[in-house]
Amino acid sequence: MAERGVEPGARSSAGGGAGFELPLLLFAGFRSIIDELHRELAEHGHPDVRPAYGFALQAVGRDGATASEIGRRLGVSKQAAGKTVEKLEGLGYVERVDDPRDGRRKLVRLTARGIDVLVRSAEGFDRLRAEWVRVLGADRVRAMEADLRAMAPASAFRLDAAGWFND
Amino acid sequence: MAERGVEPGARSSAGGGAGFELPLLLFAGFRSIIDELHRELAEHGHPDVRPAYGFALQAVGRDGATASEIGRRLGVSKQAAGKTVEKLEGLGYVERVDDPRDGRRKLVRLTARGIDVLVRSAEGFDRLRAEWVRVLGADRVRAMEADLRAMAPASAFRLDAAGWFND
DNA sequence: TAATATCGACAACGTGATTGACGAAAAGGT
DNA sequence: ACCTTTTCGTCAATCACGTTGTCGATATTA
Repeated sequence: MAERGVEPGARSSAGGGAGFELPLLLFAGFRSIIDELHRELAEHGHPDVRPAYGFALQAVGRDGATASEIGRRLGVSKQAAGKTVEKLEGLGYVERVDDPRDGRRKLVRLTARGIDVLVRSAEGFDRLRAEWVRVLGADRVRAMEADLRAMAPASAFRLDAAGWFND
Repeated sequence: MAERGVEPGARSSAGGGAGFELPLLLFAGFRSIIDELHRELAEHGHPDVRPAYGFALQAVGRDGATASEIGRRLGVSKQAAGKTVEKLEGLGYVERVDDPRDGRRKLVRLTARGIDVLVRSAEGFDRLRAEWVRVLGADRVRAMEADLRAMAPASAFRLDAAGWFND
């Protein structure tokens, strides 16, 4: 068999679609949600948040974390995490404070602005999912989530999306 | 993007899951397919093909294309496309020939090896989709594809995935 | 013929990741 | 206590991959 460009047509029989469409559709769905969320964020005082930053802020978490820990959670080197934290700090989303109990550590903490963007993101994601429910119905959305959970191994269900494409 | 950890609970009312899970699940599904495909390709003589290269090879197509055209299809500059073509040429997946009818153009064409990787990719995608059908049932997979087609705007259904994340 | 547009290449640069090395500080074993 | 190992954050060099701008050569069009 083949696909798009190599053997156009010839497939998509009863099964539904050619195999190559499934990943494209999954990515398009992911991308449409992320794009729309960031469009909303940009309209509400957060024009500089990029997808990768959102993941990083997520990795900081409520209790704060060190750059090394953030790197581990994101699956990148501590150096790369440190640079990202610098940018986030420059944008006012996190602050770094010395850890009084460990002279080596500098704890990265979310600022009020950082919390705000995370709260707005959570609300935005919920709103976007509600839109999917409105169009498709709650059953179909639930079914999709359940099916994806069944097919996606835990190793793929992670926060280290950025930079993965060019591994 | 993101929230998770800032307002745990409080959500996920009747709908099913928290909103932030949907994009993560979509990405995880996409990623699991791409990862598995490239694992298979690596086992069958194509260890150097990376996701971005697959997209580029797809953009070359059966009839070949110029670097500029590939760039347009991929949504990147012609210079970037030219560099990618160089790598693909180094790996033996494409060849460049002068266009006798247009002294400016150099037509990029798939080599036998390039065709092979596309054919194997097509077969791999079909096999992977068949696996989803085996586990979930054909109806659910078809429903998922139809639902994603309904929710993903055409603008998101494109070949320019690489580098999008850090826009 | 002359003006405009396109192709492919080159150079310079930006960004975001990597590895390797380093000093400072903590933790652990003897 | 002391020495060793680990961890943290940072600096430096490098790589991968994209960008813009420029350029000569070639087509296309007015």
